[in-house]
Amino acid sequence: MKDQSLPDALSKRRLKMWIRLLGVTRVAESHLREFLRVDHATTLPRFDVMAALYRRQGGVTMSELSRMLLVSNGNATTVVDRLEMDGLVRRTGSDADRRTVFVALTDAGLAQFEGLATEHEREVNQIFAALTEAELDMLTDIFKRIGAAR
Amino acid sequence: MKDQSLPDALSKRRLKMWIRLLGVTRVAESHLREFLRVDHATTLPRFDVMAALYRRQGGVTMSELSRMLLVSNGNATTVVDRLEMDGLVRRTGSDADRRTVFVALTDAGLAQFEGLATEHEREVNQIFAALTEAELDMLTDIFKRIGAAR
DNA sequence: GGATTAAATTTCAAGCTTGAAATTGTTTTC
DNA sequence: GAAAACAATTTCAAGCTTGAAATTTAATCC
Repeated sequence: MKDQSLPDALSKRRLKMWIRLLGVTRVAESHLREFLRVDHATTLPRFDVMAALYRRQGGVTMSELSRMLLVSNGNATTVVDRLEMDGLVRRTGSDADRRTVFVALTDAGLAQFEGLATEHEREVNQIFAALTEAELDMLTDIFKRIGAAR
Repeated sequence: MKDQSLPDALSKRRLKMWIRLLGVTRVAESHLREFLRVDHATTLPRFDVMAALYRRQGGVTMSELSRMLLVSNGNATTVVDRLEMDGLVRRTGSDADRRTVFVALTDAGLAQFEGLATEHEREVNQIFAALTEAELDMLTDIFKRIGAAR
């Protein structure tokens, strides 16, 4: 009797893993969204943009920004538009290439983000408090590896 | 000399893990979105709704649906609206409670979903092909555990 | 150096998503 | 059994997101 169930079962197990992964991500995102909205009157996309600009304080181009955040160009444009209107972010044209636009945090943006970042980190820690240190590093390694395998 | 770096480092490691997790999820989602759009002229939210209705073919209420998908009620309403207009999904009022609405796949919806599901599973398998079986089950267990810890 | 190709960004339409308010219906409480 | 509390769904405004088309600028290729 041949065991035809194994290859199929593996495929189903991948699917199950993906559904769980998606679930964990959505619950965590929803928690963070709520935290940002209630405690800081802001949103996750805005936070993501500001975090990217904080990590690269010399400024990034719009293309770099959308690549960092894994969102479309059009999306980056509109979120930056709103942040710019609120004075948290500044656009500067490039001298070398007049198509290019650099984006950076303003002083106000930097100040706001620094307040946010600490608390955001605390929230993330709460969400994933149930993970052991060993699990944590194992997960990071696995995600790093399969993220790179594009 | 006290080692103050450890607790802090743990917090940063949780943050790193979360950022990686988010990255993997976004890449996978983007891959699936592209697959659904190009090969099947549909979207991820539509697929998610149909998948939920496929799993519960007796029909689910709108509230159950939004709980299953971890989306807001309003969101479920509009996605179901569009699927209903396309004849893939049917709404039926409850006799027992006239506030309640049951949603279910139509025959056309069922047929379309069955075609989709196999290929969707194949895509998911491709995306996560780099995971060993051991990793797969470990991840599923961890996600199950921390997902439950709400 | 003029035409084509490519690149960076924005604009646009359509759909997604949220949270709050409104609507409709049920249950509880006095 | 009326009033109040609660529940299921939809509606709504605002913001998010995508992918495609348009715009502007730069690089390449005769």
